[in-house]
Amino acid sequence: MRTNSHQALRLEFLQRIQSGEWALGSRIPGEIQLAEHYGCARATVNRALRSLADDGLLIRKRKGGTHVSPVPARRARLTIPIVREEVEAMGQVYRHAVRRRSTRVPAARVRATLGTDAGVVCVYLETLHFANDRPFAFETRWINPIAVPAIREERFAELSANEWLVRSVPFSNGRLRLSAEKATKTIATALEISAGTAVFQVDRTTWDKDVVVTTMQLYYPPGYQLTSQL
Amino acid sequence: MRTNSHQALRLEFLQRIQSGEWALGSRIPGEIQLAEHYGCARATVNRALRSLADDGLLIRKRKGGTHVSPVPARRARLTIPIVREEVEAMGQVYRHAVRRRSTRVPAARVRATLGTDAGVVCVYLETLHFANDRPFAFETRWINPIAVPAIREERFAELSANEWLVRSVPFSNGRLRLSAEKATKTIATALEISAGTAVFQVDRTTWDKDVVVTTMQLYYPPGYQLTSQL
DNA sequence: TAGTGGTCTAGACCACTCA
DNA sequence: GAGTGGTCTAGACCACTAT
Repeated sequence: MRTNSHQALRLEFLQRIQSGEWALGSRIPGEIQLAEHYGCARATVNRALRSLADDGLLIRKRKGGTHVSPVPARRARLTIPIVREEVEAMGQVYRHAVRRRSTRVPAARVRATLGTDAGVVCVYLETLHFANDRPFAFETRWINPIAVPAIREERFAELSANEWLVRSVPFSNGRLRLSAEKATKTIATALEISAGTAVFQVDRTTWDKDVVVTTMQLYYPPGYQLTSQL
Repeated sequence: MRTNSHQALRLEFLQRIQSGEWALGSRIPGEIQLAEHYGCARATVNRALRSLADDGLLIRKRKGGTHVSPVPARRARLTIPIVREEVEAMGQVYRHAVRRRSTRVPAARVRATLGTDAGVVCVYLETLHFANDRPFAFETRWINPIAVPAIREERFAELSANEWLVRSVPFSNGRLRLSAEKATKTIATALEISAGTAVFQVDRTTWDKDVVVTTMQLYYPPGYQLTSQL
């Protein structure tokens, strides 16, 4: 047999796993053997196997060899939603409005997230995103002025705060948290639903090195779902 | 300058993006130039750039060159939870109980998902997962007997249905959907919360080629959140 | 200590796509 | 048509770790 592309090899190996020919937890042949068997370079086999390991299907260890993951704890790729694109992808018209903008010292709970002191005045924003003029998602956001000095001049007319930050502020890492929450009065009013309804929350906090740049929450009304292929 | 590992190069390029030296949307030097600049092989540069493109930070086109993504629609890796591991990772004791098992023709809505006819009897399971003897997640599941003939003999004593399927049934692809739902009476009772509470739903459907193997819903009580690093 | 994966190199050809 | 990324090869050395 001759199969020389890393994609074809990946598929080949995937089928061996899925068919059970390579049983869960079992050790599979080494790269050199596979390369000989398929008549291709070791690097090609390596790339195919690495790809499967990235997806959690294989576990690779030096000297230990490559094993099929005993529990295929697969990893999914989740594309982090950018509201505007979500709306436009549905073929609807995107629009957003800043409903509230204030500069004040946040509550202790938020300060803990931002890592700011009790004396530091931060920027708070509430933005409502529309699809075809109907509320689509509600965004709340705190911005740390220490990390983003330019924030004071911005008025967020053109871009949503989300996009403005993403475009303007460097950040080194972030955390994404997904959960189900009860709609508070503020959220419910904005989304035109009743308080207490189940809303889908996307919580995103980003750091620039060790400083929190911003923490944002997106609330989606019932019916919204985040989808991913496996 | 000499930087010859793909990881070091990735970091180097990442910093150029994050610092704004490579502006959003702008075109960056070609692989050959970069390889010369850093004194390494083109393949190494290629690997670093491909890695960043995988994360949605770069957009690469033949002849068009490599551009920094204008909107860093980053992609997150989400590890699909396996309840037992989630519980054990928290240092708690895992246990589960099948609360209901029946074989019947599902409602039209479920039939649409499973792709079975009105005459086909399927297996339905309700499983409650515990952490330290407290309800942790509630699982409902339909299994297509056409795809999984062995299901008739199984009793799911040792493993949860989830794990049993994952270990026993080959599947080629799947779909994951995350959403916030109101707890139905059944869910509320199982999780010992009040009906109507916001629960986090993980809906997973898997196919073996074109046949739906199983469709499963996991419901988590308030407080649960799925986390991912960016 | 030896086996296995991790990685780098230098060179080559190909495929896509922009001008 | 030509430039750029996509990929493959053959060979080499290294790093981790199981035995």
